[in-house]
Amino acid sequence: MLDIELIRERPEEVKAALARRGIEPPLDRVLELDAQRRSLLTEVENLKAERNRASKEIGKMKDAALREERIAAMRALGERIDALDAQVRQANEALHALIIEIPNLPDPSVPDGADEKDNVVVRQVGEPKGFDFEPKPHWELGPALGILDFERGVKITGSRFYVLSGAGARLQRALIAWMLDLHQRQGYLEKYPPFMVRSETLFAAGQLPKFRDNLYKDHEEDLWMVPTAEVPLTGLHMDEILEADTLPRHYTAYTPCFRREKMSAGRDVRGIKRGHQFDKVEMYTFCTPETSDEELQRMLSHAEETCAELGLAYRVIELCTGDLGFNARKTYDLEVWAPGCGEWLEVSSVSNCGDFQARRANARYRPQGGGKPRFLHTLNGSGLGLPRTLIAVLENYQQPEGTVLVPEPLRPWMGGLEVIEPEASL
RNA sequence: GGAGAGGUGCCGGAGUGGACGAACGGGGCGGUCUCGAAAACCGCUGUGGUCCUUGUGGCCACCGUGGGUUCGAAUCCCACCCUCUCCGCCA
Repeated sequence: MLDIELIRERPEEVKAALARRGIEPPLDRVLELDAQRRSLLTEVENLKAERNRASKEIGKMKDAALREERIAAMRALGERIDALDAQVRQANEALHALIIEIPNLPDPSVPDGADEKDNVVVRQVGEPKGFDFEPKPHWELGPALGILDFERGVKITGSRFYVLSGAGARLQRALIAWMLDLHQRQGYLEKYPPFMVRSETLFAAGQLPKFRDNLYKDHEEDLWMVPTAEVPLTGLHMDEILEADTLPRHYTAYTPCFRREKMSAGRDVRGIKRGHQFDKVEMYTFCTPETSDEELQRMLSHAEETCAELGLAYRVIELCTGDLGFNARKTYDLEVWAPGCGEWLEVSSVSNCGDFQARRANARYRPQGGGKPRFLHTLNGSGLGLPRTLIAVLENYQQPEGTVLVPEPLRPWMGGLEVIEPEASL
């Protein structure tokens, strides 16, 4: 959520920044409602001050007749206050409804662009692996090895669901455990949050109301399945004021993620690249405004380390203004080469959200040496999205005969297993 | 799910219609005292909004949340949420 004060005081700057995203929100309407709201407030608060004064006097009055007269007068005043209060509420709601739909302002350093075609490749680390045979896509490798079962996933749940089996299931678990341990070494505190949250938490993280269509919701209660660990992690410090000397805070969490993927109906239906349920290990940072730029670079390097340790070639993409997510003011994507599918897979997305989410979450900190609380900055980054990392591992480590080597760092979590061979039975 | 108790400031805890933004105690911060510290004493110590003649300023709002009653609500009424205790059920 943008700062209404910023919009009020520097509307042209805000407008220009949003224009870089290629959008033109109704800022004039926002300003109009804001002015209206404030003038109504002044009016009604003056009346309330009058009422408060009069009520105090009435409490002390002895003369019954005078008292009755005064009370009658105040009754009329009360009605005017009620009417004005209703108008204030209306203006407030209208203003709020507009402002919560406006995305974050891009950081000045973000390259201009219309869509993903204008994203910038910052660097590439490692070369896509060469094969002296035709590498297979994971949707052939997996079922052949008996570690990936599409049919039964569809049978028990529906399209875009699958079952991992045997070494496949274990490989995924190994990746999760290994990543969590790695992030812990990188200085992140592990969290195990709820996988269901209240709408308030989704609002704080910027998922509601705009992305309602992409979320799964309980039909009886105000409980929603998390679309990413970013949501519960953002919620961690809702309505809190953290002491400056406890910052920055680095958290990591594993959660499954649930997404309807309505927007991408019919896209990536092959394989496990895009499902309604997937696992992810997330990194998250709460920090002061002064350090969020460097925190972003640090977090990016941590995500890169994850790819590098797995021996996967990757490239770092900086998103252009037109491709930036709703909450983000600057984002890097990490893409890993998948030789079977023949494409660069987005396995991570690392963003600095500035105070955008913190404002929605009312998450603040007390500056060093005291003073008024200020909004925190929040950053999030995938420690790597699981199915896609799994794809990359399977496709990059496949052998001519169809087996798959287990990357060195994962072996301790695989009971020392070095090669995934066909499972005896599904 | 049933029965009961309860949600007040950083913490504990008073407050059942007007003098309560909130007693009292603790904590924290500042000061006095001291070579220094402790003790003692004194003072300060919430958040948001809004207005202006930007100040150790005025006003408004906030006592779980949302409604209601009233000239006036922390206090009365209704609904909901949460916590605790006991019972039941259950991984």
